[in-house]
Amino acid sequence: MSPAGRAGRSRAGQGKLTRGCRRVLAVLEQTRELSSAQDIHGMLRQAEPEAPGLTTVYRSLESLVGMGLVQSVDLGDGEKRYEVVEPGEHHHHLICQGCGASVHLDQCLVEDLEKSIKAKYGFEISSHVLEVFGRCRGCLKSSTK
Amino acid sequence: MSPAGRAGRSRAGQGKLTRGCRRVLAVLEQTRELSSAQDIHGMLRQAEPEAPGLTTVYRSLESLVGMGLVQSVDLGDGEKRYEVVEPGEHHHHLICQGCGASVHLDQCLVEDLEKSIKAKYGFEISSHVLEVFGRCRGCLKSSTK
DNA sequence: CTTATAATGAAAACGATTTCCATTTGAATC
DNA sequence: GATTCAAATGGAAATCGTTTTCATTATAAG
Repeated sequence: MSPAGRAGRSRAGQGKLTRGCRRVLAVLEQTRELSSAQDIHGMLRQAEPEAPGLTTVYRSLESLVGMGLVQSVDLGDGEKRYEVVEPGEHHHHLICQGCGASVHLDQCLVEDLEKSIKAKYGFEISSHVLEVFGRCRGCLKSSTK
Repeated sequence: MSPAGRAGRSRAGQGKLTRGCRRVLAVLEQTRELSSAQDIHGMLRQAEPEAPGLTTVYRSLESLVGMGLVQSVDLGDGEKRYEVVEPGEHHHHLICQGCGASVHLDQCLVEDLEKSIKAKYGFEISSHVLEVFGRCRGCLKSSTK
């Protein structure tokens, strides 16, 4: 029911993490890539058959997102991805349709506009989704070659 | 597999529309609101039991999006919405989490940046997704009151 | 009219995510 | 250490929007 999840200034990480949360966070910190819940579960189980179940992974991700330690990214293919972020921060991506690589945008286009949107539309922003698709430098080169 | 769908400059509408496409388009043009495939199907069937089936609605939407007559909008709740657009155009929304209303943004923040992103990251944009969530003027008032 | 092709429909299949519910874990207390 | 209760966990079943499958009709040529 919650529309989406991406925005700044949350109450960042504190409180103790459950076992599941710690395991999930560990995977995301190592990987440093956009990973789906099932990816994460797979990696955990591969390393150890007794690792947290899929349900726990989903629940852990939900908590971590709520705590602002992880952000979820919707690439529009029906499978959400997750990645660690600076507590309470967020960022957007340039996603290459050639190789799948994703580059972080170093600034948020939307935050800059919060005030002007409030002034113009009377609309108060609480979150937003922004992802950009295209071709990265490398893939542009190889297709020209 | 296709990441998402939102971007400008497509080859706009030509070619003849199938029966299904015409019916779907008619609904969207009357409604002028974000509607899901199932919404559209429901409205069609309500008006006429012999109306196109759900499968055809999905296929028609796919075609219409491809032709640039309709854009799909992902609100992150697992159900895509659709709306008519100026052929080949697109736009983004401010979506109120209070009343569900959506306001069109009158300009695309991302297009303006295509050149600078190309210059800075070497990344060539082909499409993007941008939706903003929050509270509209009306809902802000009533919650203060 | 005959024929090849695209469009359509209903039902089954899919697949990520949720929900159920019984079991285990952990911390607080006795 | 034993007891207790709530939170965490796991596996299987259920959800649900969307896709596939496949057999049936329009549609357009020839």
